[in-house]
Amino acid sequence: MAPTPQPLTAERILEATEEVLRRHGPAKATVVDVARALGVSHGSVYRHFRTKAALREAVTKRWLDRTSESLSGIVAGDGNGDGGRDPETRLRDWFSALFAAKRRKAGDDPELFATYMVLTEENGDAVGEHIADLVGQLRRIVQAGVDAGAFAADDPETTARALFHASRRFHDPRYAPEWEQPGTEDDFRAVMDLLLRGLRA
Amino acid sequence: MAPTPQPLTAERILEATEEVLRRHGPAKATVVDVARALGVSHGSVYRHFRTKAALREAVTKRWLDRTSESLSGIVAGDGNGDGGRDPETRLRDWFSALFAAKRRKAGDDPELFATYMVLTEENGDAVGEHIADLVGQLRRIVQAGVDAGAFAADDPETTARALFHASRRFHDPRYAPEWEQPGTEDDFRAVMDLLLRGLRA
DNA sequence: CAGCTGACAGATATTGAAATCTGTCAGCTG
DNA sequence: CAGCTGACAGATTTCAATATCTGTCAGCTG
Repeated sequence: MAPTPQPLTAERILEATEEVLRRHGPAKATVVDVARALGVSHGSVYRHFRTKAALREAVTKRWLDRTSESLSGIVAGDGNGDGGRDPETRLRDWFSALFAAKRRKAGDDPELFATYMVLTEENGDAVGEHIADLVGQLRRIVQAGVDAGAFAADDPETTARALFHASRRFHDPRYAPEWEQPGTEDDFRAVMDLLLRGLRA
Repeated sequence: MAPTPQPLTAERILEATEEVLRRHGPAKATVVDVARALGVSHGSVYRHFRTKAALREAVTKRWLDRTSESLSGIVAGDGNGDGGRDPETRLRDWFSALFAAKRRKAGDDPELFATYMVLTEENGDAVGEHIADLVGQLRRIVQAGVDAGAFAADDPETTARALFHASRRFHDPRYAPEWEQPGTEDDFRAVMDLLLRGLRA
């Protein structure tokens, strides 16, 4: 709204880009739109991001990182020795939080969710990093469970990857249309039960 | 090639449609093309299929049914009392066969596979029936395992659904690009191990 | 003189007129 | 007369002209 007297930073450009994407959608959001929203010429945007693709990738990374961070709280006191909740509950909570967060985003603002689907499809690398991040969180939960004698897992990394893949139906955005169908909650619980049963020592 | 003197049947139209889809792809395959391939006017095609969408749906169903049939052999002597292989091997074989079949189709003829991906996306109902069919096959294997005392499952239907969902990464065509990446084989084995461990009595 | 502007060339997207396709049906044909 | 044809209206797609956008850079400005 105001003529933005602050210095032009990468951060401010990213915020404006998110806003433009929200307003116009991924197909019609242009670098000129972003510059106009900031009250600068589009040449200035190119001073901070080499290409439009790089700008969109940065927006994608930011968004995926926010998701990772919101989950890291559940991985919690890993290695701090306080024990906390039992490993099984922790793992179940982590997946429930992931599923709930994704489902809420898809349900609350379908258009914005669709926009981010397009962004993730064109930025496979950023998604790969995000998945590696999530699998890392899972690995730490599994490792803690093995250490506590609650889980049996020869190789926590492999097990973490297996858990991630086996639950994709409930967090991969491509299944979003199916998340609202009746029975989804039951399906989720059934998969979790089966996986946790396979994990028990 | 030849002027096809045989009577015009739904079956012959479906075969010609598959051929036209193979040649022109899903975007450019027209009803006029199908009629031309058969040496008839396009009005005759509409005598057997009410709309173009109905014709494409029938082609989709045929294709999905062929996949189901190729797996039904593995469900095999369910209930015939001969025992056969142990339930765990049977289940593993079934999933291996499903994964191998999908991966072969995607790898051997990527264009045709992409064509059928488009068809399945526009025919959600047919896909739903196909999934129900596959889950039914799984349920029978699980039930046989429970009867033999090898598997623990309160509700074989629920368990079958869970097994299906947990393995989607390895048969849902949307993941096809990832099937050729290194480590996929290991990921598949890890998921299967975890699921079978969770299933054991 | 660091940071920004705006004109520019080539690439990409939009638009509207023309071509093709879908679905119908009255009538032809064997 | 059962089954097929082909002309037709409205819907959809194609294509080429036009407009917009991306990315660069010489020069302006505070």
